Amino acid sequence: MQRTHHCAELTQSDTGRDVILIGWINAVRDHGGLVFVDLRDRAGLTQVVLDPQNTALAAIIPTLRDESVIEIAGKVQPRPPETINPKLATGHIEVHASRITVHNHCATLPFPLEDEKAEKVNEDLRLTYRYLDLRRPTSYRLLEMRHRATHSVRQYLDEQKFLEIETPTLFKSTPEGAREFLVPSRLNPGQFYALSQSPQQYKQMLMVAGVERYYSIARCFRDEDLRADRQPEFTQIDLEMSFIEREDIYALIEGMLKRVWKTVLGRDVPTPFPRLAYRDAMNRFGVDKPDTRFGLELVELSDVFRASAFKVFAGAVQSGGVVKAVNAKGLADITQGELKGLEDIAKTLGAKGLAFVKAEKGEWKSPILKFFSEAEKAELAARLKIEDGDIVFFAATDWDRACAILGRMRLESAALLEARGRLSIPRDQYNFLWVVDFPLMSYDEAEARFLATHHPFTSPVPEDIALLDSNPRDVRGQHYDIVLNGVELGGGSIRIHQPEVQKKVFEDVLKIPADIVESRFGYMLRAFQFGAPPHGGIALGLDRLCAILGGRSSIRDVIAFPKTQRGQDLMVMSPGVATARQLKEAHIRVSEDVETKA
RNA sequence: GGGGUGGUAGUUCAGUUGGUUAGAACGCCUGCCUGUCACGCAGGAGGUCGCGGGUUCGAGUCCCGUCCAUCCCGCCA
Repeated sequence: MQRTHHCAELTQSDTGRDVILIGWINAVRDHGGLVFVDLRDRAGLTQVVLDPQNTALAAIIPTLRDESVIEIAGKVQPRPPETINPKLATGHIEVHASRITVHNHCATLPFPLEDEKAEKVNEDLRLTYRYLDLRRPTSYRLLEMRHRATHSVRQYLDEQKFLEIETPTLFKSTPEGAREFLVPSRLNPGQFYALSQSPQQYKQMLMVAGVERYYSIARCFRDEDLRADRQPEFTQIDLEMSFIEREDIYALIEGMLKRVWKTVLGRDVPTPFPRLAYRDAMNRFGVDKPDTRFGLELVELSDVFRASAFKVFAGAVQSGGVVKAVNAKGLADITQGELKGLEDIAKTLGAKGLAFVKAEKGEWKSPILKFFSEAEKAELAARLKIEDGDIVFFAATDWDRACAILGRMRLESAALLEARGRLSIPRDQYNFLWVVDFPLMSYDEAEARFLATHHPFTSPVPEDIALLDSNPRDVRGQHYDIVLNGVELGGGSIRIHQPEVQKKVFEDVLKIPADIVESRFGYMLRAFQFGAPPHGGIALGLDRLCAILGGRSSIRDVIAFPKTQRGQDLMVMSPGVATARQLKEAHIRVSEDVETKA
């Protein structure tokens, strides 16, 4: 069984050639005295012509069904001019078959494989038959695109003298991190590995080991609740370098993304990428991963309302909060239902309500308008550039919450404006952005202590180290996030490499008890005493990267075998119940209130 | 853990104020058809209305519970 060509390869220059093609039946068109079969393989389609008069074919033709696997032998012929199909790459030729072999009949399909129809089918059904969903050429293109992206990353990092090194997947629990998957140790009864949520600590040890430049296309595991852009296992482009500063990472990653975009999409990405301080990102866009393809920026109004007669606004400012607003330009015709929807979202983010002012037919309308002085109105009009047809949303609360609420209102408003055709967010525009100067720590009210904003290995900005004791809140970390069109592609930092600084962060700032520090991170503090080089790195979410490259809103579309929101693989039906023997060997007892289904 | 949306034929959906035998398109099966390429034409089969309970003379439709999927909040160092 040897094919001579792929289905997409044949052209008029192959006229007269005897060929053998193998593939799936994309469609059968039976005209009685003449039968057409569109044969498909991973490369493309070719039309095959079958003559029912041919005794070698007559018995097989009635058995041909969509998606059966067949092999045909035949001769390439140019199509009669009036039957050329310009929509098909191979539309100038067809293969007149002299022999057909059916290698495998296809059962009736559980769902249609044509793109327009398949994309609307319930995803759980498609995941149950994932091999069929992946058989669609569009799915194949996405897998291929991911391969191209990964391959170009490997080439680029190899050119930059990085070593690809594998680190353990079976790691141990780390405090302060994401919830982990535990793996029982049969050889160590009662003890557990944790699946690695990131190669972070191992890669830092590689720097201590003198590798200088490490990377890995690393599978990572986090047992948190899932989203369209989160899977329990996902892939990161993870790298670490010694003897560098932040600028070195920026340049390296800009070069890498430039390469990927050129290789995969044929697009030139301008570098360097813009940089935005965390505080500015929050103030202007309300998020630390702003989509800068459109405006609708947030506006600061605290000074305007500090002494306002409107107690809600004045009170927020006087108690240390802020008043901010966003002008959803041209959205004054928002419906009651849409407005209610926005208010509900605002409430989930901690707003008590959603104050607004809209400008229609030359006058302002708002339930709170009566509280504003003329001076305040004039200042509003000027700062928010309010014109007829606009609606302005307000938030008056603490800074983080106000940013979060209005950041979300900005995105929701943009979606509503896009639906009305008044705003166009170009899908093929790629606004890369570095977000920098994150606070090293943030105070956790629930736990009444500071937690690392990113992770406890992030080095403080040198001039802020003195503030570690006096004012941890104001210490900036040498952390950077790479953001693309409102998606956090990845993040990294310059790490702490001095043992005394790392110990101080663990014990004095994060208040992790000394014995816990010793048991969890003792090896690390020890390693840093043996000539640890200054180092830093970054990790990029490969799944998110590929989703954006492929124009997909869910990373499930670029993962061959993704899991559902409950973490199940519907095709193989995992996870499953363990046998009594397996549990015994693993020294595990399942509590009796858990109902297990075999 | 919480909120939103959805679940009716193999698939995508419609199903009015609760009312006769639950429909359409595509797919599937049978037959016809020599230039189609989403071929066409004729006929046919196919339903636990997610599941359980309740209200009612009567439930796909109303109520309660539950399961599943998905989007979001919490969470994601």
